[in-house]
Amino acid sequence: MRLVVARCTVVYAGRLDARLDEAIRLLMVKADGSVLVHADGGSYKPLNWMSPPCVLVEREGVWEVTNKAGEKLEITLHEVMHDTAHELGEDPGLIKDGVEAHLQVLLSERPQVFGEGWTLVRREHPTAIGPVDLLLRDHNGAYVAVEIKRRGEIDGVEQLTRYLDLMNRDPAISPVRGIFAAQEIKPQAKTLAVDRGIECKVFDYDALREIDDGKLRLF
Amino acid sequence: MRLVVARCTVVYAGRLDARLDEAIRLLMVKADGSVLVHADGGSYKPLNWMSPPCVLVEREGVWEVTNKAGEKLEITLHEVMHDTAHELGEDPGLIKDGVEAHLQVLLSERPQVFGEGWTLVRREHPTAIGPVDLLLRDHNGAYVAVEIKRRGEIDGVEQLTRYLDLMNRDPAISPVRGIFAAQEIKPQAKTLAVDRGIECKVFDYDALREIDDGKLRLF
DNA sequence: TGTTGGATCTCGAGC
DNA sequence: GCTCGAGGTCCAACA
Repeated sequence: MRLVVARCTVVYAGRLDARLDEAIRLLMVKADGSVLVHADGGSYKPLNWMSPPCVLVEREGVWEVTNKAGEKLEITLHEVMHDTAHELGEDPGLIKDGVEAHLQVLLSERPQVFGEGWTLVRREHPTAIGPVDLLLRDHNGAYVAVEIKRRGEIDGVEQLTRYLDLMNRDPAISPVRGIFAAQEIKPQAKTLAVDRGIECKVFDYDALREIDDGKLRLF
Repeated sequence: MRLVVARCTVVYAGRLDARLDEAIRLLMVKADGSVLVHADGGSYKPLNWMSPPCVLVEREGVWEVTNKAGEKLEITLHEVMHDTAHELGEDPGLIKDGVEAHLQVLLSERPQVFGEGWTLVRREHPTAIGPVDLLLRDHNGAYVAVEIKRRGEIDGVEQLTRYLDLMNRDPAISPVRGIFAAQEIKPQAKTLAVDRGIECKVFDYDALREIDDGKLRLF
């Protein structure tokens, strides 16, 4: 990886046309040939860039980065403040913990955490507009649809509402009520859910995992 | 901006849980406090990051980056290969040219490019499900709704279809027919549009711009 | 191989 | 402040 800090101007012509007027920026050239132009702010997105595979040709203070699709990034260097290269090697990459999926499995295996005598009908219960995370029956045999999120926000409540509207038109399972389950539920989402007669349940993921591991059997 | 190249491990706990096993990476600390962890490949997206506003606390080879929402990025430095800081200053920012908005303005100023004697009713004509890009009347006074995209794909046709369904329920303007206008229209989108009785029109942006500049008056 | 939907989306406009 | 739509969206699962 090559790191260059320089006063530069940039022109991009490709899927759109754009330019960057003269300023000091970080130019990052990765081992795969990709080039990133970063300012000292904003988010993780560069001001401008060229994705691999691409070719960088450098001559007389001008970098010309092109790819097969004919896109072109032209960087004119007016003053170079810093220029270093570094061997980084391969990266093992990001490892994600799939919380929502795992939470769904944990809860489907322990429907009794929702209430005494509750049972699982099925996970990913299909409807015309998509699968409901969990379909349960309570101790009276009444159907309950559960929407599971890691962080409960308004759109999750909306989603569950749509499922409930649809499922309550099906005489085979109607009436179906709803539970919005998450590790954390935003106040706005809770307010909306309660207003719509949807129960909110907050679960501690680590505690559920311990139940799953057989360390706790308190329910 | 501070640039650190180091052998490091990273743990992120926030909107999801993720980790990066030990490897050499670039750590970029921007003036606004944001931190980016880049590998020597991949796309312009960092492997891991924390967006501003956030706070970086450094002690004994461990960086702890936190924000108000309680998200945490923890970077453990095992070996530092490079560590420099640079004054970049404010950035004038990216200037885009040739966006959908400009195309909309150009077409709204030249409704006659759709047909002889056509007039503009209004740009961003409001409907219950959102604004239609252009509402025109043809030489007979019949209403025409225009959806403008840079690249015409299926979802654009779907969007226009929804607008047309809604607008045709309004006796004040019904019947309304549709035109799907873009710089380029995908075959699938064209097929769907034609099937629904929607006319497709492909515009050359540069030619329209020249009309706008007064260099061409051929319509 | 195209297509679809999610994203620690980001970004900007409109309200 | 937020909500909604677009993005050089990117990205991966899936048909």
